[in-house]
Amino acid sequence: MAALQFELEAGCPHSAARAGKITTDHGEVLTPIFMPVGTAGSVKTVPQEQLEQEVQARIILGNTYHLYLRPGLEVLEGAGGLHRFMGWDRPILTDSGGYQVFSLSGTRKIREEGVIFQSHIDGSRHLFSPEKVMDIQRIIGADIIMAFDECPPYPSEYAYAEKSMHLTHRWLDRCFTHFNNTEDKYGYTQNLFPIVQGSVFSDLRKESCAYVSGKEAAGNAIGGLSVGEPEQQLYDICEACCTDLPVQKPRYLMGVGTPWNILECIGRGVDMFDCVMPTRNGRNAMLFTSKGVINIDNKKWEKDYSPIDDGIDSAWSHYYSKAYLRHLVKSKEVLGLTIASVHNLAFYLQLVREARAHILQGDFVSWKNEQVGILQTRL
RNA sequence: GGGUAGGUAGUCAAGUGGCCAACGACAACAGACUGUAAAUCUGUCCUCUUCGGAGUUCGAUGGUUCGAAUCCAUCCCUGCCCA
Repeated sequence: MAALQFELEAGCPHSAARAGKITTDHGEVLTPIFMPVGTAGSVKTVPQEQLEQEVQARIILGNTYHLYLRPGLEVLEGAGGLHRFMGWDRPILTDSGGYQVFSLSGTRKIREEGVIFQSHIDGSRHLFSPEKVMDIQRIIGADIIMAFDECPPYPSEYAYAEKSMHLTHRWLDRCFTHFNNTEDKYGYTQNLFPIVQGSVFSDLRKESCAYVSGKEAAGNAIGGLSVGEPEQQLYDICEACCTDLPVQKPRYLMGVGTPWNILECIGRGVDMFDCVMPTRNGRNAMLFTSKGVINIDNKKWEKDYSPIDDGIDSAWSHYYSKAYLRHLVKSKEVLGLTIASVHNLAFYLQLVREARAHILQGDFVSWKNEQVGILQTRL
């Protein structure tokens, strides 16, 4: 059993895009990769079987905060970790709860020690410290675990962003110390990724990248983006961070994004992505297809009996028609949620596979530039 | 035939003299959603609009009144009960 390895296979002549291979004790992941979000131990509405077969997911996310509250650590530990609990033997990455510091801002207090959360389920109070979050992620047993950070909102004042970043850095030290003082629980190796913060301020981002790089972690993450800033700013900061983070380690851009965001950021050197968009927006009737974006709820699809997307290498995407999926969505049939989610995820995974193929064959940039236009089209 | 309850916008359904173009729900139509408190949320939803308003509505017709979806008369229709 060994720590995560990252092998760079190819770069790209006209961009920072690269193709690589991550090796974990639960198998290999070819990059660039998109990781479906399975917050509470489930990629919402999608069975593990479809995740493997139709979606071809290689690695998925879980969330520390949600799994800690429910089912709780006893259940997870009793199961032998999240992989066994949910029946998924490919890699898993857990987010630390840092994002919940941001999204549950109404029910938490940030202190030097950590964050006092109020459970969104029953209102009970819990302290999340860097040490506690490491312990929880040890028990959940993800292959990649994330440092506990604060994700500041957009917009943030410079002074706040700076203060927040430094807190995240101090927490990062504590995360690594505690992580290194604790052991893998289930016989395979866990890897801790630090997270760059600094809001939209380039000097803060630079400082944060340097701090994070100093940890010489198996991989590095860029956090605090796609929280409302303009797209160009996302790209610019992403580019700057990729420049300042180690070349030989995978770069993970947290929470991004739309298909075109992903292509643009692959072009800037990102290797790993995750986002709720394919699943959440799918459940809310938004489909990403090889020809553009569809709101399947719209009347225009009522009698469109053509496949959801025959350009996608997923049986479900050509087996079911737009008209049928629209009917399911309008009727609130639960199958509609699953079909939409499976399709969107299959689309995202195919997108990153194609990006990889174009990086390897050397024409990524021209392909990307064409795709970015097509994918944003509103059908 | 007699009695009785009722007929309100696509549907259900409030309103029973002015604060009513008319509560609410549903349906319909459109939008939002980026490390998931989201199978959620928002908007529109009689017609026209230069978004300030303007014009037609509450089974039909006639009437009372400064003013009616709301009161009165007649008629039409529906449910239930009795013959």
